[in-house]
Parts: sequence; C-alpha cells; structure tokens
Amino acid sequence: MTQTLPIQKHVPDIINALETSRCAVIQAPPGAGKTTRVPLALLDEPWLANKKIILLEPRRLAAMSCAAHMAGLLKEQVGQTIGYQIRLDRKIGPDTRIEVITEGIFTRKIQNDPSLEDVGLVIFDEFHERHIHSDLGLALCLETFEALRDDMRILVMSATMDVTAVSTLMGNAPVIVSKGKSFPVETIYIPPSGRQSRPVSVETACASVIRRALSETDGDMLVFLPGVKEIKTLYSILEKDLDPAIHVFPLYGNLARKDQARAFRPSNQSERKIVIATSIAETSITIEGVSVVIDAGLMRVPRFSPQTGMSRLETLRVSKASADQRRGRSGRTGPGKCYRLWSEYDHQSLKSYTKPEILSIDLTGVALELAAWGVSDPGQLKWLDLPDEKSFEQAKNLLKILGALDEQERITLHGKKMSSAGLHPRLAHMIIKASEKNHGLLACRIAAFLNERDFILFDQKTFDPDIRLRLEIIDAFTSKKKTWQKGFKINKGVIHRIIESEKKTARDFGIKPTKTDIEKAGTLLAHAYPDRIAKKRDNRNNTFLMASGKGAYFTGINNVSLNDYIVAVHLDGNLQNAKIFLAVPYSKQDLETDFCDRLKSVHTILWDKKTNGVRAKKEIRFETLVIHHQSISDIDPDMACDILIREIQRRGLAILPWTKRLTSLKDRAVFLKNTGRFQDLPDLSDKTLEKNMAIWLKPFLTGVFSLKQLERIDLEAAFLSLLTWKEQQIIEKNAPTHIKVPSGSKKPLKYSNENILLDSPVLEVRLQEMFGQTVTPKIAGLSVPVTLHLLSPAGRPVQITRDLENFWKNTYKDVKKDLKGRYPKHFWPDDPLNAKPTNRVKPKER
DNA sequence: CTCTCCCT
Repeated sequence: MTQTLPIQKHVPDIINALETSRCAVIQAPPGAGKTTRVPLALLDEPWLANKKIILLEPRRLAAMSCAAHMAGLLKEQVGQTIGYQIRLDRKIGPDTRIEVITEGIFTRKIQNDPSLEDVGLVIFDEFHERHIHSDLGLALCLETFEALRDDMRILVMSATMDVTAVSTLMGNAPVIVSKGKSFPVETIYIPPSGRQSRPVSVETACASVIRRALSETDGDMLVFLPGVKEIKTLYSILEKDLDPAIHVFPLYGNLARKDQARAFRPSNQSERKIVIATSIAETSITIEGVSVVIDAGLMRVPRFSPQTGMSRLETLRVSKASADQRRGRSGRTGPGKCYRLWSEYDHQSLKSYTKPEILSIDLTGVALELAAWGVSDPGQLKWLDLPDEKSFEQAKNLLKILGALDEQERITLHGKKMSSAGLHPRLAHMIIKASEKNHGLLACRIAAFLNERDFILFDQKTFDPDIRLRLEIIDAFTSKKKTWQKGFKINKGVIHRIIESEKKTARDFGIKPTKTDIEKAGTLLAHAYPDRIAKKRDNRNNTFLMASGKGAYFTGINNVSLNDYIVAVHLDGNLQNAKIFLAVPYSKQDLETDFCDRLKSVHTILWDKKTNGVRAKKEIRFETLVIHHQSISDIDPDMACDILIREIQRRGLAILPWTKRLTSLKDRAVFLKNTGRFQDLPDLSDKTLEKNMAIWLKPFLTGVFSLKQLERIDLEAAFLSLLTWKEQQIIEKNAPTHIKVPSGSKKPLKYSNENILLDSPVLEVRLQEMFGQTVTPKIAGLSVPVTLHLLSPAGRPVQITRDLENFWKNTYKDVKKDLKGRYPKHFWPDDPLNAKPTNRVKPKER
C-alpha cells in the first residue's frame, strides 16, 4: 500500500547512527521522503524509551500537512499518535508521540523546559533554509544535549548545504546521503543580450525568454523575479502581446489568498499557464504541473544595519543552492526545462549558499532569548555561524533601553515578561507599558498588525502611511460596524488573523478587553520605537529628524506628515534619510510625560553670528531632538571667554584694538627675535600670540561678551604683560622706532609692510639728508643694516640700497646728473661725503 | 509607484 521512497533503504543506517552516535545528519533532496518516513520509522526504537519525537518545520503549513500525512500513513486522525502545534493552533493528545511543531514554538518550549524531559529525539527538518529559529533552536538544543540529557538524540535533515559543518558542530555526527525522487531537468543558460552600455531590464529579458520557451516547450511555466515591482512590470508586458489562451498569474506574499489560489489551480488541457513569482514559490508554495522554470537569478533580501537599527532590502544574485532549488521546481511531475538568465561562466561566480539569517537580520529577539537562557556572550554556545557581532551589540543596547537587560547584561524581570510573549521585544515592551495605563488592548492590536503584513492594498499614488487608518478598519471589523472609509481594497484574511493574534496576546499578558482609543497609538508606539521618535525639521515639509540622529521623510503630504512630532515605525532603512512607510502622530506633551526621566537639560554657550557676541541657551533634549530652547542672560564668564577667544582665533588678531605703538612694539620684538641674536626675547609672532590667547589675553577679557566690547579692553596692559621692563628696554635700544640721520632729523623705521615683517627695516629719507654719511646705518647691535629708500626732493624713491658706501662711489654720479636736470635749484655736490646734509633746498650758509 | 520571505 505505502509507496517505497528513496530514503527508506537508508533507515537502518539512520537508526544505527542515532543509536551509537546520538547525532546524525541526513542529506537528501526533495522527494526522498525524509520528512514523513524517518520519524515514523524511529518510533519504536528501544533507545527512544517511549519518549516523544519532536519534528521541527520552518512553516506552519508544512507542519500541519506533514502531521496530516503521517497520521494518514498510520490510518489515524491528527492528535492521536501524530500531533502538531503552530501559533494559535494545537492538536496534540495524551497519546501523541510525534509532535510536528514550527521552529518558533520549539524555542518557547525549550525555554520553558530546558531539559526537554519527555523528548527522546529532536529532528530539524529543512535545516538548509537556515532560519534564525533553526540556528537558535539548534544552539539551545545542543546545550541541553550536552549538559542535561545524555539519553536525548538530535537529527538534522537538509537538502543541499555544507553538511560537514553541521556534522563537525555535532561532534562528527555520521552523514547519511540519500537520492531524491525527481525527473531530469535540462538547463539552458541565456545571458541578457543588451550591450553593456545599455543593459536590457530583467523584465524585458524575461519576456523574450518566455516567448522562446513558449515555442520550445508545452508545459506550465514558473518565472522567478525578485519582487512585486518587477512582477507587475512583466505582467503588463505579457498582457499586451501574448495569446489570450495563455494565462498569466502573479504570485507573491502580499497577494490576497483568493488571488494566490488562482495561480495554483491546474490549467485545462487547451490552456497554458505562466506564474510569475517571488521566491515564495521556491519553497513555501508548490505549483503542480510546472515543467518549465525561468529564473532571473535575483532575490530581494533584508539586511539589518546596526548603525540605524533598521533593515533595508537589497536585490542580490541568487546562490547556486537557491538556483538549483528553483530549477528543481520543473522536474517534480516529469522531465523539465530550466532557462537561466545568466551565462554558464557567470554561474561560477554565484555564492554556493544563501547567507543565513543570523548574519543579516535584526538580532534583538535572539539577544533576548539568549539572555533568558542565561547567556550574554553568544560564544558560550555552539553555532554554525556566530551571530553578527555588531548587530548583536546593537541588539543588547536596544534591550537595555527597553529595560530588558540590566547594566551587567542580565535579563530583568521586565525582560522575562517580554521574552515569553513571542513577539519582537519592542512590541512586547510596548504592551507591558501600555497595560499599566489601561491601553493594553490597543497595544496588542498594534503589535498584531505590525506582526502581519499590511492589509490595505493601495492603488498607485493612494498610499497612506497613517497607522490610525489601519486601526480604524480593524475597529470596524471587531465592532461589526464596517464603516471604515471605503475606497480601499482590503485583504480581509489578514485582518481576521490580526484579530485572532490580538486575542491570544491579550490572554498571554492577562489584559482585559477595554475601549481602544486610536489616538493613543502615538504614545504607545513611542515606547516600542523610542529611537524613531521624530521631530519635523525647520522650514521643511515632510522631512523629519529621528531621535537616533538619522533623517526620515514622507513622499507626500498626509495626516501624519502635518504633525511636528511623529513616531516613524516602518522605514526603508536608508542610512542617511529613510523613506517612511508607516507612522503615527505624536506630540511634544506626550514626549515630555512618556520620557520625563530620559530628557536631558543642556546648557550651551555659543557664538551668535547675528549679534557677533556670546549667547547662552538652555536646551531640553530627547537624544538628538531639541524639545525646548531658551536664551539665558546668566552667562558663565569663564566659558564666555573661551568662546570669544575661539572667535578671535577664527577671525585673526587684527580684530583686537591695536594701537600704532603696540603694533610697532610687536613688530620690533619679532624682528629682533628673528635676527637670531636675541633668543631670550619671548616669541610674540601673531601665530604664537593667537595660540596663547588664553594665557595673556583672557585675564583682560572679563566682562566682554561681544566683538564690539573688545574695543574697551586694555590691550596694552595685556600685551605688555608678556614683556619685562628690561626686555622692553632691549627692544627700544636695538630696534628703535626712529633713527637720526645726518641732517639732524629723526626718521621712522618701518619694520613691516602690509603686515609682512621685513628682515631689515626700511628707512625712507631724502638723499640730500644723507650727505656725509659714509656707511649704512645699522641696528640690532650693529648686525643689521637698514634698507635705505633714498628719495628725490619730491619724495619719490630713486634708489633702494643696503650698501650706502657703494652707492656714493658708483651710482651717485648718474643719479645726480638725472636729478640735477629736474631739480636745478637744489644742492647736488660733487663730493657728497664731505658735503653738508640738508633737509632744505640748499644748506643754510653760516 | 511602499518591501523579500518566514515565525514565537
């Protein structure tokens, strides 16, 4: 009666492996019969000692149908020897020996009873899918296996995966490999035809391969695309130019059950069917009668970012394992054909396996489960892949904020309540907080909604991110009024699941039915997503700053975007500026009461560009959000000085009220220092003065708060504080302000020119005043000759020299000739060295 | 033109 399946000839090996090694791995492709035949074959083994077998399935549907199938093989009802348990549904009786449960249920079960006292064998089915609960469940189970139960056994069953890694993890468990039962599939590689400069879109490439496949084959067709957008585009291309006898069905998770069912329905003899699907058709949904698969080779997967605490979707090339799984879908009922939209060469560069969830998703739930297990460092357990370190740190940090972990990263009482809920820790925390304020039921409803997919099916451009809109509709359903705003297409199945789930959660938390005040959604969700509380940015519509410091925006105006404060619940995960999909209004008043213990008062002193002065303000902040700010008149003078000094440094020393005398003293001091003969003088260069302002200037800035008030400071006293009286004398002597020339007049020495310090000061003097001066005057202890600018009687420079002796000897003759022509009345002696110097036209006769 | 799939 029962059909013989490939796995059955391996049963003795499996029994032997489990008996002697207590662990085993079965590698078998789909169709081998491992899921249904193996548990039944082991039921009477003496080492099982009449204890239970737990069979873990990754999906609810798989758990239910597998239990039904096995019960059928025993000619029994489900709930007798074979039972199952999934969320919200349990059929397990007193005689049940095989419990088929989903992986999430197993996590709860082992947390409640770590020794699994009545269990003799745990089987992980479809382990190659590497869901987070598979990895977590195995890690916990291995500890029970090693530390508490030397009579328990573990069996891991999987299709293609690196089975040696699992075997090694379980102490070199024996690996049993079985063939599957499937038909041969021909693989055809068709790389996209477009040129590199102008690549063809996936949808166009798919459409042309579909046309080719329609002529080469005659079965039903399954096309794999990465997402809904691509499916809709391809659908509209095919609608236009395909024979009406060929029916095209989209298939993806968010499609109503009714529409999904149309895709499964077998087609008539005279018709052909094309199903365009996401990866949902890779494992979760089997479409009977498919003999042709067309694979675009892409998948869309979430990727958690510890920096933002959010996930974003990425479109990636599939792994080889995934491509083979898709191809296998065409060989279930007969020989098949698979068209791959990449080249055989490119195939080599595909990853062997899809990245396991534990390396790419939000780990908050995992971190809480581990804390409940008593583990704060995942390294204490055995893993195929250790959880991503940064994500795990982020997760623990969030759990501390939610009050689930204490500073030593141990689970708190609050955390224990959260972990038993079977919800994301954010949502569990929200429900506990809400129930304290009598809004528990609304919180359960919101949690149930966020756990499901969105049930409003929006048309183009009608999208509305307001969570209150969904709550209104759920409200209408529960009160049977059904008076929500019409005009939305609604997935009623999802709403009914939400209501079921809400009831269960309310029971779990002991919440009694209360009225649900939709306007409280903001304050409830703020507890779940404190990092996503957001404040509208100044003068910018639809653009917000979140408490985490990241940006968020709405694509259009809506009832939420009009508020100054919101909670952005669901975003696209963009690192800088995320698009908001779901949000709810919030308010400053609620923020102040909900988080009164986390608000920080910050006093800041800053430079006000408008008044060019120091200003003090007080801010009330929630993380990066400034809730209140006000100017305060009481400014700390010391801090004000520091701000003022920073501003002076930014603008440069020239902003200070320098007098000519001070500037000259500064220039002369620096000049002397630069000659190298006066090393003991302090360094008074602008650069050093600027740097040391806190030392020499700060004591004189008391009571000064603006640039304007700088005028009244005693800069002279400040500057002179840098020089001793003796040093001042040295400067006066060696770098004099004036120098006496032969004519008897005192001429100024210029030490700098347009703020550039000279290495020799300039002495401007009429040529005739220098008669009788043999050599260039020298300063700085006679080490530096001044730079002479010799002027005509009209004050025009005629010669620049630092060697006066040479000028008289060689150049003077030519100069004299020239000047005598233009200034004939003046005195131009032939022997200037012995002539009388004069500052008049001619020297006075005595 | 809002985002893959799954689960406590």
